[in-house]
Amino acid sequence: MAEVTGQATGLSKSQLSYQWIKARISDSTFTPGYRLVLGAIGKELGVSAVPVREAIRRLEAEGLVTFERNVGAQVAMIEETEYLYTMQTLSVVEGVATALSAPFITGADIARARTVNQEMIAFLEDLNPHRFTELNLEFHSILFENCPNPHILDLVHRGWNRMQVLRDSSFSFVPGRARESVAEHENLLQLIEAESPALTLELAARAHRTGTMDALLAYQKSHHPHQTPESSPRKRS
Amino acid sequence: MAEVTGQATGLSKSQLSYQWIKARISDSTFTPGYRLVLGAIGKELGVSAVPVREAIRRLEAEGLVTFERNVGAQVAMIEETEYLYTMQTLSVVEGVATALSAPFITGADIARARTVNQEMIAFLEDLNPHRFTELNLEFHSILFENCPNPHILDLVHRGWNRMQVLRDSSFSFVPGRARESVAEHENLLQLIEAESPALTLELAARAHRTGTMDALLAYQKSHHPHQTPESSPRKRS
DNA sequence: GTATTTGAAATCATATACGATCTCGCGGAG
DNA sequence: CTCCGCGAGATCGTATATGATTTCAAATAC
Repeated sequence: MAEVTGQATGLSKSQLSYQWIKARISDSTFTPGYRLVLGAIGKELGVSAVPVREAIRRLEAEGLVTFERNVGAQVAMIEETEYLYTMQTLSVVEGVATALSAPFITGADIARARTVNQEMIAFLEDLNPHRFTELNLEFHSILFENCPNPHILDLVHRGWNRMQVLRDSSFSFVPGRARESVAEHENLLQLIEAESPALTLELAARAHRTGTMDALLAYQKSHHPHQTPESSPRKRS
Repeated sequence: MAEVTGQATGLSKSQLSYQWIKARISDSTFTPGYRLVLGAIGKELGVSAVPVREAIRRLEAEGLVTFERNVGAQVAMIEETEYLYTMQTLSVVEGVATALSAPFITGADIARARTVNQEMIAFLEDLNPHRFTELNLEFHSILFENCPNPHILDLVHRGWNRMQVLRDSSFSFVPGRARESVAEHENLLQLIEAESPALTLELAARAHRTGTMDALLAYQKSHHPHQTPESSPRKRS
């Protein structure tokens, strides 16, 4: 019997909802403050509200969405302190991830990473922030993909997801930081090649993130003193 | 109108289920491998399966429960590698948490912590593992409660929760480790009092956890070479 | 004109119902 | 005796329905 019962994808509807919403947040269709209405999303996806609710709860656990009882969910609005917390945590886990991965990184990996970094350098004069950020992610992914501790890798990914919510604040917008960043990348590669002590590498990687954070904070402070995004109101008939 | 509609507690049913299950895991009513059946738990709590499901999903996200589609949930069985991952992550976040908290720790905090540690020392001769573990938690809680970064504090708590699932492997069972541990505690307190550099403190705190991990692993390896807990079967009529 | 009340719409929260899927024991074939 | 297929029961997954709660704006009082 080749009768497909409607579960051909093998993907549960809650999983589907989860990925759909996450994608919308990633590509900025749903910007911070956007109200996520269970029924509306369910209708759009052709599922009921229950699986959508579950998906939103998962996104809440990951810090991408805030959820208030009897009120609803909205894409997380990360204000400055929250941003600082995330970046600080990220600096720590990225540092450890880099140090733990190092012994497993091959010469080929280094070469790949260096190629990516070269491409970033090529962008320095004529900056394409979106592509630059993408390359930056790719660079660090190469460094991390060998991390032997999946929990730490997971924490890194969670941090990145949260960062993605505010991708417009991407560091590549901060003048001068991009140039510093690629230099630090090369430094990291050399430390790995030299088989530097784990702690040296960890602190270098941590400082790399911390430097980005400080630069971004200083920049934001001087340009957008007090930006409070409006929360979208409830729809009325 | 003093008509209470049945929501007097202000606790949603999914939240209630979450806390109830978590408590059962903590006090070892539900041991690793225990099957969590949505309907059965719901009936016991007087709620339907939907909120129970949501609660279980949250516990899954925290790593306390595993959930398989169309099969069900059971309390996570943490085998050695998984245990190592958790401990390693915990050592990192506890290290950072300690270092970040230090500047905010008062003399009174130190005194409290030292009292707790004294009580632990008193237990050294006549070891009560359960109480010892409790005191250990209290000691570190005092050190962490001033942590300015709630994300990192949250990671510490998650790690502790996971450790609690396998509390029988508590470090206080490892001969000699308890004595080492309280000595390290005193050392940490002195580092804080001396206002040591953040990195010094961080690494000391990290080593404290790492030492526990290593001792426990060595001990387990020599005593329980291959312990595979049985998964409880589905109930039949 | 401003503050307060009030009611209807929107939305969340969960119980119930039902279909889908997995598990496990039983019985027959080899 | 062992292996395989099958079917009943258990359980999950989600649609639907309904109650509870919040929000918003218009109407009212001052």
